Amino acid sequence: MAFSAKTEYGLVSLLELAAIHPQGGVLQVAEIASRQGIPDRYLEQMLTSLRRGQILRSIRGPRGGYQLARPPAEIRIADVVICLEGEVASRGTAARQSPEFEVIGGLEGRLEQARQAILEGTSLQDLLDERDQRLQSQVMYFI
Amino acid sequence: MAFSAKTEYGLVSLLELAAIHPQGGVLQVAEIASRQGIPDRYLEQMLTSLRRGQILRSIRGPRGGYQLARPPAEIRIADVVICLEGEVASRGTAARQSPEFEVIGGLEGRLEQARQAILEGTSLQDLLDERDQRLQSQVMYFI
DNA sequence: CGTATTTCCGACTACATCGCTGGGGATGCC
DNA sequence: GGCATCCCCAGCGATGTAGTCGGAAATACG
Repeated sequence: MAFSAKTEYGLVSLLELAAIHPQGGVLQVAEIASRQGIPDRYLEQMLTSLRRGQILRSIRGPRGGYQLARPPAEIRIADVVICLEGEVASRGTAARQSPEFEVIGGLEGRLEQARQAILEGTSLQDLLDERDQRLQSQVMYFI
Repeated sequence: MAFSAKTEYGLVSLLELAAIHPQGGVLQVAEIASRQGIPDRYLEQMLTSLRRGQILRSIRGPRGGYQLARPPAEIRIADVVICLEGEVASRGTAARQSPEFEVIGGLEGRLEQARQAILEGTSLQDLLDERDQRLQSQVMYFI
């Protein structure tokens, strides 16, 4: 798959939080985990990463949980992915020094750029809209 | 990096072979490996994959080696990558059944599609041209 | 104040994959 | 026959991924 489990789990959690954001909504790890069928002790780590990356805020203690640090429209998926995909450290691994390797490196650059363009052009709000639309047509189908 | 070492090694080998294709050129594993600084016993496996994928032909015995199975313009990079990236089997790993996971799956689909579009729109000839251009400007720089 | 609830932090394990090495066989030119 | 070359597959160490766990810190609530 294109995303690691870490990234997928983080993104669905953000979607859950975005859905209730207008109410300043807060959700707990265990809540999200059980709703989505994710191991909660694992999800914990993703949410911690997102907090460190300023994408979430956390509230400790009873009735605590997580909430978005800013409105969904201002959260770019690119930032979320960077935050979750561990460190991008040494992404540009010293390619071999031959014209052939350089050409391949160029192609890789173009691929990466295309991916980045999509991720930067998509906000959490966009995904939320997509979800709502999907939910809507599910209801239609039901009738 | 966007490509695994396998894929990179395979692609540079194809570039080497493409460069001498007009002469119906044949190169041996050891030859390519030493030119590009790749472990030869490893490269062997990639070239074997490419042969199985009908992208290369092999000639056994002394003075043997590998050659392109068809002209570089007719070799799509997408096919090469599929051939080298192991089996694409179970690429659509059973995503969780929740609207949120489905939305993420949709995004992943768009990413994959963008990547595929580039890879399908690029032929070995395209990369060869790029290499030659790079070589050309290197000479200019030299003067 | 004490306790329960929740996040926080870091270590640990099991498993798969990746990059690479090696042994020995098949093929075919000389 | 002998040597060069491809062919097949087995194994190995390092790394990363997905997940588990123990316990410490914060804090609401009675």
